Amino acid sequence: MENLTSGELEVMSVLWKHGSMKPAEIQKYFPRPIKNAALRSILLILLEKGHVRREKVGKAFYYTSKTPPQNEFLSRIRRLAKTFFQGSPSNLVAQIIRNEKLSEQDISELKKIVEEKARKLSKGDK
Amino acid sequence: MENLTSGELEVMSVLWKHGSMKPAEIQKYFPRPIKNAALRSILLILLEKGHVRREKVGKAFYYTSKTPPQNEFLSRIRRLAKTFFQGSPSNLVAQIIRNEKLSEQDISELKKIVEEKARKLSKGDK
DNA sequence: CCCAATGTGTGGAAGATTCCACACATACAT
DNA sequence: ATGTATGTGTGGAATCTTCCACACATTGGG
Repeated sequence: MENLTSGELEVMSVLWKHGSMKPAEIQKYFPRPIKNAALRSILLILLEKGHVRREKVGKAFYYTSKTPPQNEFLSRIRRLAKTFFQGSPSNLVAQIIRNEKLSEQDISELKKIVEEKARKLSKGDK
Repeated sequence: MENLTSGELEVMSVLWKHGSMKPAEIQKYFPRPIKNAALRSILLILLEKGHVRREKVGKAFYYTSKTPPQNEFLSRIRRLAKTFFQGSPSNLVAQIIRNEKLSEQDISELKKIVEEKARKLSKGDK
């Protein structure tokens, strides 16, 4: 189960967002124009790689993601952390906070998240 | 000035970390074994794309990054935010904090960063 | 001056990824 | 039952990315 290419990621993110669908439906939600046959090629690769399963309903196959987005997301974040911050996720986060535009609400939510993380750490770790 | 392929990013990150170098030197710091000629091919592409400049010193070209790592880093983060969090960088950050292991020191630094961001926002924005 | 070491330029091979035309299959409304 | 809509399977083509062999150029020490 290697890494997703960019086309594969596009497909997966449609499935993550909209659930099981057949190719023609995925095509509609696809982030850019793509031919049905091209899309199906990618689906077959995802099937081989084990990232999706499919099930026949009527005459069409419905494809479903087998893995949650978190895994892929975190693995990409870790790679970025390694490339840009010697592997430190907290430096990565700090850089984002400093440079991205955040609303007051964003900020107060982040405070809460950090507090909560601190609590978990001081208790049983985990 | 499109996006960096993974090989191109490997080269850029060596230049970001170690500054101007000639191919043979970059090769030494490269994250994996690579033939000199293969490396130089990538350097030429980076040159065309405008990500590096080069300057002859003696008989060798010294290559220098023209763009700071921040740009590339943030653009990748924004792409991930779009793919995984409907574009919200703060949700992206929250997810990382919840899932990655952080030390107490990491956490108190993050608190500081968030506080500072809050101050900047309440003042003149920016 | 000459040679060994170090670099460069070039052209194309190899591999990975994405794309798609076309032939055939199947559901189902008429 | 038959025609039309909709799907699938297949085999390559096209493109992108990475790799590298080889011929030639330049430097500097002996």
